[in-house]
Order: sequence, then C-alpha cells, then structure tokens
Amino acid sequence: MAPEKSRRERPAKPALTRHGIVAAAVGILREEGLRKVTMRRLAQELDTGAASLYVYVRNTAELHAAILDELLGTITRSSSDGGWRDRLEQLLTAYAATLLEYPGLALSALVARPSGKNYLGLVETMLALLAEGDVPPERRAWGIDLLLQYATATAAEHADEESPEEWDALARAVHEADETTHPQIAAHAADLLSGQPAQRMSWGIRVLITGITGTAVPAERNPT
Amino acid sequence: MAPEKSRRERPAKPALTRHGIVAAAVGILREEGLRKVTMRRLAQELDTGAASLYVYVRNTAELHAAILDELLGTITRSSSDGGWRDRLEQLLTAYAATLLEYPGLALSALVARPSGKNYLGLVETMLALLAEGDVPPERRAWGIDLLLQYATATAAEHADEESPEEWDALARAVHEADETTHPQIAAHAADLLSGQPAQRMSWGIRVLITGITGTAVPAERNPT
DNA sequence: ACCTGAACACCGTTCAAGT
DNA sequence: ACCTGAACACCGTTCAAGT
Repeated sequence: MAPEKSRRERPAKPALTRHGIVAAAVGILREEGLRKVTMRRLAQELDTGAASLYVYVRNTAELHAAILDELLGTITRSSSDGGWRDRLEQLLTAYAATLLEYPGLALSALVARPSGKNYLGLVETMLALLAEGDVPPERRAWGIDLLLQYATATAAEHADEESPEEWDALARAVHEADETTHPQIAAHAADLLSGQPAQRMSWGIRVLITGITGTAVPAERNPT
Repeated sequence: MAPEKSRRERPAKPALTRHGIVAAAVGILREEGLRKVTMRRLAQELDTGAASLYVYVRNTAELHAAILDELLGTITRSSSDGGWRDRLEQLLTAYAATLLEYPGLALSALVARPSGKNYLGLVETMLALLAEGDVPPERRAWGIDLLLQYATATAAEHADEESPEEWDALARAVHEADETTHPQIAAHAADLLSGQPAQRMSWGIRVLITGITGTAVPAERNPT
C-alpha cells in the first residue's frame, strides 16, 4: 500500500520514449564511450530491462544511427567563410571531427548509411555548395557520396581504440621493406608514413573535389 | 595402455601451427562466413580449446588480418593490360572484388591497417603504376592510401549482410524529401540513387586518380 | 500496447594447472 | 614451451507472461 509514497523516495522513473532512450545513450557515450552503449547497459541506466528498449528501437544498428544523428545536430549549423571549396572542406572537417571523437560510430555509419534529419541537412548543404561551384548536377550527387564516405572511413580507421600498435605494424613493415623485392616501398618509405592526420584529410578532400569537378559520370546510370 | 592404437582410430590430430590455424579459418570463412570465424568455433574445428590459439595469434583482429592476406594472394598476380590508369583500376577492382566477397573482412582491414606480405605486394605494384604515370613521388605515396581506403571502405559498406533494409531507409528519405526544406535533395533524388555499384566504383577510382595527379601535397610533411 | 524476467545462444580473453 | 578446462565478464535478441 501507499505506492505513491514509496515512489517518491527516489526520482520518479521517467516513462520510456525513443527520445529519452537516445538521450541516455548519448550520455553513456560521452561518459564511457560507445563500447559501453549496449542494450543492457542502457536499460540499466533507464532502470528497466533490455527487452523493453526493443519497443522503441529496432536493434543496436538503429540505435547507433540515432545517436549519430543527434551528434550531427551541432555541426550542421557551423558557419564558415571563403569560397565554396573552402566552405565544403570546413563542413567536411567538422563532420569528420565529430566522428573522430567516437570512431566506433563512424564504423556504424559506414555499414548502415545514415538517413536521419541532421544527416540529410548535411547532404543538402553539400549539394548546394557543389551547385555554387557549377559542378554538373550528376557529379554533385555522386560526389557528395565520395566525400562523405571519405570522411567517414577516415574516422572509422581510428576505431581500434588506443592502439599505436597496428600502426606500428605497417610502419615496421614499410621500414623493413627489402630494397630488392620491394623497391617502390623502400623508395617511398618516408612519404608513405608522412603527414599529420589533418594534413592528409585536407589533401584528400581537395583531391576529391578536383577529381569530382573533372570527371564525367557515365551517361547511362540505371537506378540500383 | 596402447595409446598409439587408440590414436589411430581417428585421423591424427595435426599439430597446431599458425599457418594451419589461418588455413582452417579460411575454410570456415568460405563455408560459413566471417561471422562464424570465432576463436571458439575455430578451436572446435582444430579439435582443441580456444585458449590454445592464443599461442599463435594475438587476438581476433590479428586473425582477420592474416585471413585477408591469405585471400589477397590470388589477386596480386592478376595480369592486366592497357595504360597505367586502366591497369591500376583493374588491380583495385580485383582487390575490391575480393573484399566484397567478405565485407566483414573489409571492415577489419579498415580498422587495422593490413601489413601482410600480399598487401605489401599490392602496395608495391600500385606505387609502380603511379610511377609509370609520372605522378610525383609524394603524391604516389599519399595517393595509394586514398585508393586503397576507397576500395576497402566501399566493400565495408556491404558488411550489414543481406539488408536491402538500411538502403531502403536512405532511399525513402531521399524520395520523401520535402521540396521546400530540402530543395537540393529533391532536385537530385534520381542521381543520388542512380548507378550500379561497379559504375560507381569505376567512377570513384577515376575521380581519385585525376585528383591525385592534379593536387599537390603540402611541402611540410612531418612524420606522424 | 507496453513492459518484464528469464532464457537462448553465443562471444573474447585470461589464468592456474598440467605435460 | 605448449596446451588445456574452466572461469570471468560480458553480449543481442526473443518470448511467454504479466499489467
């Protein structure tokens, strides 16, 4: 008896909503990292059972997508200046920076293409920038795909969480490359390993923009 | 007593070796897919306990890398003809085709950069092709990174295993885009969804080659 | 309709103990 | 040195049963 009274002992358990679930997930993400954002941990945070979450979220992949779109909300409205190329580069850099904070999310985004509100806003803005640059329409559409994939994949590469280790493996292999069996690698060793991540990213974006503006899309393009 | 006799009852259990482990892993991969290539399943196949594998393989990531390099052995020696651009495109297409058979491996390769024998062979060949095209040396090194990342990421995108589902989500969002809030998406809807995967891949590779040949690498490139 | 506990069917990795 | 069983510390998802 008197359930109201005992309820008041601790903060009222808020009703489950999709939005509340995603918000709690973002909280865990920020405090403990993506790896801890599991259905079970999330349910625990919301004082319920993991099974209850499946009423609002189809599966873990959808949860990750919702989290990403939430994070994307902050970058969509980032102002920038300069020509369309610079503004496009700034926008992509901001997108990549967000993903680099949680590379595991980038991995999810690569596998399950996002389709959330803020992601669509990003696509919209990028299309407008390419239009401003007088890039032909078909190349705009295919081009943003390439650009977003590049930023996403670059962030995803860091999903091994704190491992100077794997990188070392490639660096060692490159340095130890035999000059007779692998003359090219030996000759290019320094360049293969050079460059700050930001430098590489900036170069990559410019490579893509140049390539996109200069490469015609095939005339016949059947819908997939 | 007579342990030799009872041993002969079933095929002699072969001694564990790193090579044998990787070969068994490739077998499971081909029969049942990457998802089934787990330490436990692999140990079962080799008639031992999962813990025993850790003598030869540091962890699952390293196992995946070893599997990938094994698969790469077949493509490294694929002959091709045409100019350097065509041969480069053919090589990358063969690499991508291998990864597309097992997109989960592509995901692993993206996160833990490969450094196996056959991967290095691929790098070596690509560097030589860009040299043939008189691409400046620094751009060759940075360029192959971009090209390999593109092929790997494109394959990794298919790691959701049989889901027309996620793709539908984006397609639906694009088709339902509001003309007033998302005029660009509405205008580009058809192009955003057009193109066979092979067409897109071919275009992407050519975009990258064009961009790489035309975009200078920064003069100051501190080693990472 | 929503929520739950319990179960199903798994994981990777470590470690003490054996040979 | 190599190999093992058992344990530790988890997962996602489903489902029958409750409200």
